[in-house]
Amino acid sequence: MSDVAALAGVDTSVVSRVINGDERLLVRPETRQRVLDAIDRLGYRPNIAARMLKTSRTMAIGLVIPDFANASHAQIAIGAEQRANDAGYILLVASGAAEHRLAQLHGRVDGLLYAIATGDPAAPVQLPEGIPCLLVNRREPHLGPSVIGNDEASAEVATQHLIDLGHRRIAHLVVNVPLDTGNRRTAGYLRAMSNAGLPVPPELGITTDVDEIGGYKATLELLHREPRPTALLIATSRWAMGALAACDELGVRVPEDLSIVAFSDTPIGEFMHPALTTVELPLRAMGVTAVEMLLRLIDDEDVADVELDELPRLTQRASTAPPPPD
Amino acid sequence: MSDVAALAGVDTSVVSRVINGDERLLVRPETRQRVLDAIDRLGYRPNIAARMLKTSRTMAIGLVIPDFANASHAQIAIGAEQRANDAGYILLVASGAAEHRLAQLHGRVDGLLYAIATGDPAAPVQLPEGIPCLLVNRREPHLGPSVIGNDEASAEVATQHLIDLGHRRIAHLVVNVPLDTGNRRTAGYLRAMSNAGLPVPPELGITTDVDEIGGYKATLELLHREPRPTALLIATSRWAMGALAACDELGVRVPEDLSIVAFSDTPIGEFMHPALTTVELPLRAMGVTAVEMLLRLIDDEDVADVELDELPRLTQRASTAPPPPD
DNA sequence: CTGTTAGCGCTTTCAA
DNA sequence: TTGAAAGCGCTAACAG
Repeated sequence: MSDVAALAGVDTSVVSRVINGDERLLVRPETRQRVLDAIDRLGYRPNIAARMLKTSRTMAIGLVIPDFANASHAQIAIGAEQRANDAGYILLVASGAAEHRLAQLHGRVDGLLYAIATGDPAAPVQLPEGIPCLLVNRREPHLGPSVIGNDEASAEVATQHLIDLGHRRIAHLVVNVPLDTGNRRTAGYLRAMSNAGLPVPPELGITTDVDEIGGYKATLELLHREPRPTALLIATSRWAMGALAACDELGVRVPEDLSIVAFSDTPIGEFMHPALTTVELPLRAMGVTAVEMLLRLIDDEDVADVELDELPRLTQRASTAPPPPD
Repeated sequence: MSDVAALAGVDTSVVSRVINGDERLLVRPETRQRVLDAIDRLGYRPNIAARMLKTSRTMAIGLVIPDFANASHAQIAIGAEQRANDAGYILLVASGAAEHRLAQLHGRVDGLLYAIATGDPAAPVQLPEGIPCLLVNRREPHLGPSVIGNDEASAEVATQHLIDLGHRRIAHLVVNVPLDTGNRRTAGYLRAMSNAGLPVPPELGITTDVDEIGGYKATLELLHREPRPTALLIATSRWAMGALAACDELGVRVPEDLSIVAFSDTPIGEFMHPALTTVELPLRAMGVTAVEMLLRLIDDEDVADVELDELPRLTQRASTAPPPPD
């Protein structure tokens, strides 16, 4: 920087002003140009660390996710990235052991988004202090502000769709770790069931791993229960793939023998066989909103918890139909 | 930090030594403990920016990818994250306009991995200077060192499998932007074809978008060509989903009427209907190796371009069979 | 084994 | 409109 200043025949403070977009244009255009030329000639790039140290601002936002291969988090990240970019921030995504990453990001970012498993009381999350944090796609009162989708309403709409088709034994696949998202969906499912006066025997819920095999195994097991459910409410595209594979293996036809509704975290459901009836999840919007809230937090404003209020959109495709006769 | 020093009754430099794991234990255990206690009491956390400024090291590695929703990049990121973590670095993943992100990461990381589209001469990538950069899953001589998988051999193995089954009209789906990865696969495909003395009429290659719809459209078009190919070589899981949907729509049976081999970027192929014959891509290993190479680059060592030499592994499932009689 | 010192590269009052 | 000067919080010689 002093090289630039020397070459332009000015002081470093002037260079700084030029770079930081003169507040109130207090640099003569001619000087300004000279500095710009010098920067260009020297290929000068400001030292971010020094700037961070001086301003105590990083102009970066962190996002901690459990797994890069998770489609939901990818969608959230896409939304967050766009909004952050618009605000002049760079979104830095880190994955791995939540607490460790959160700590490592401290000092490198102005605010932290985290979309991680939080429900496990055996592994409580300790947030770094002195930096705004926002929980995404989860709500845990003790963890501060959060943004979530309308999971409960979505699950209710999906369940209602199956009920409207005449289903009575509707099973619900839930992930096998305590997760707020799953709880809210379960609530919506239960509400629809009880509104319709339908019983929910315990064998209609099942927990399993988050990948295709999880969906496969859970479906296999559900299909062996008596009485067999006639419809499945499924949380992810990967589960749905596993569920369809299980049906295929057992010769269970979808939708003739079994209807399936899935929450849509990727566009893939449309291309499954049969094409999946889905409820869209406002994942990108969640990323956008999360960044907006975090930006406000960074500016020391208060934020209230947000639940996205887009109405759940059900797209009926080929995987749902009236149940088979008993 | 000076608070900690004061509370522990030592100088800040001692605090620094304690924090940075005394080289050669030159702090008395007792003093050390006092400092540790003070740190704990005060909840002190070192200022990363100051440390970066002083040491000109960030202990972070950047990874720039075009899209968080791309499964291949996710796998690469997973491998890279693990290796970076083992080395005491944090992996920071950014997505978006490559050049912009690369520039924004400059100064925040000690080295840069980038796995982006590079083949478009209309938008040449300008790398930031003064920081080690490594191209991942692409090879462009003018862009410096790179790590790639054995795409050519993989494509050859996949094609050979189809040839061995008796196929002669094997079509190849290629992405519609110039991409080195695709070129290398095409080379393997062509080699297998020509080794077998098979012609490759131009109508057996087709380019399209990277998502499911791309695979769907391309397959639809290929299936309308005369003579119709009897086998497809497909680059991604998403394309394969689209291809299967297209076959389904046209009443083309897989594998009786059409065989499909796909490169596997996710485990999903196993759960498709029919289960997909796939060739595994060493994506995680690529991430691991990329970090190892970058670490060497950061230490000012030389690195040579790497092509992963794991032998391509073909997993035969239900989507390939001998071609239908002519 | 511990303290002193200088300075990393920048921004930002304040004075000229 | 520009320059001078201080200092952000830390690390790393070097001296004690």
